[in-house]
Amino acid sequence: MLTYALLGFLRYAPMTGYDLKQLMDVSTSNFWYAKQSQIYTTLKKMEAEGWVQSEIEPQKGRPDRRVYSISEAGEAALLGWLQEPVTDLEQRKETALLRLFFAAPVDKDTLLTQLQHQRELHQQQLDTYRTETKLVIEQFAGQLPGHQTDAKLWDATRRFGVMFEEMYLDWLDETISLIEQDLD
Amino acid sequence: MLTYALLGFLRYAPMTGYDLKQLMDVSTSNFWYAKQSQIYTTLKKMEAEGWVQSEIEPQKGRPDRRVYSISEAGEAALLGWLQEPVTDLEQRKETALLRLFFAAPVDKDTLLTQLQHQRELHQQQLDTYRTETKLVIEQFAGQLPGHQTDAKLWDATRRFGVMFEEMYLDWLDETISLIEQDLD
DNA sequence: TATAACATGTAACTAGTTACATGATTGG
DNA sequence: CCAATCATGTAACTAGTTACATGTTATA
Repeated sequence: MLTYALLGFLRYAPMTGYDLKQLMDVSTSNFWYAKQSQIYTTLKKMEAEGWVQSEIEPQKGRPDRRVYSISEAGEAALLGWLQEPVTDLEQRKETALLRLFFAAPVDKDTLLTQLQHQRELHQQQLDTYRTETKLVIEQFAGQLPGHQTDAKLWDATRRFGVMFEEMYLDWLDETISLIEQDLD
Repeated sequence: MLTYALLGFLRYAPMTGYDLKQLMDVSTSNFWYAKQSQIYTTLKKMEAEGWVQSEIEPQKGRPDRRVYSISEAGEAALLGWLQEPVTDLEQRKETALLRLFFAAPVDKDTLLTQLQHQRELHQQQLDTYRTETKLVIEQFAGQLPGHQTDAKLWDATRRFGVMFEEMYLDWLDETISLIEQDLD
């Protein structure tokens, strides 16, 4: 799946594994991320498949840059994936919920402290979406004119982040009250 | 991490890998799930660690049941994990958002059909949380008296499901309008 | 009479993480 | 002078998935 994320970015412009990591970190990391090492190994596999080509740009004092670009086969693969019909919902894992599910033996105060701390983290994340992420998208849209459609879709994913964090805060407030009042 | 989920369930009662799979499927599957094969291999590792013990219950005409029970070390490990402080947010992957992020080259109608279908799936999931999941929790609470606290926490995780799906539907509606109106 | 439920497990594989190794340049 | 940034990669490992193998009993 990382494959498609990388193809998506390479469709904008040729770049290195290092660049791809930087870009993912500031754009998709809230719904798709990868470690640097996985990016390198995945690019290698993609080249073997014929979905990308790489060219080496010599540098002095630094490792040579290996610049990847998308091939026609790669572009076709990406387009095919983007058009696949949706069949079922994503199965997700949410450690915080798993912990809460089994939290009966934990004492009330410890549990409330945990939830309160989660609240802070989610509040921070919400602020990030509203300010930094917003700015990043505006900057990209400015730098890449002719990508107005992209910019709108990028912002839709940001909006998901905002709405998700707002919902999470509401749920935490509800859950904190529940535990304060009803749990002994 | 599956380890802790299994310990959590075994704290209620000794049971087999098969039972654990059934239970997960009707209770935690929306925020934690596993394949049958992973459950078996994980239980084996847990026994080697000394966190559970197993006993074989002979059966005729069927494979013998291997019934696992939690050990004191296992209980301590679970309690320790439940009390760990929260340090950072979960990194999550949401394929639907990744696809939307790169969806600019997809034609408007295909995209709208995809989003509309997602809407149906999320609406179904919301209904499930409101009816079936609610019932399942009430039944468990009835069968295991003395687990009132657990039942309240289980319901809190169900509430998360409800609120998440409501948020998702709102976001889809917003995104569908955006694409209908603004995208060419 | 077919299929779902009961019940176990292993083998092979893919995806993802952690750790290691290297080394110059730039900014505070 | 120290940390961060630039820039590449491999090796070892853990987690998770898919596929295989077996066979009875209850239900529709």
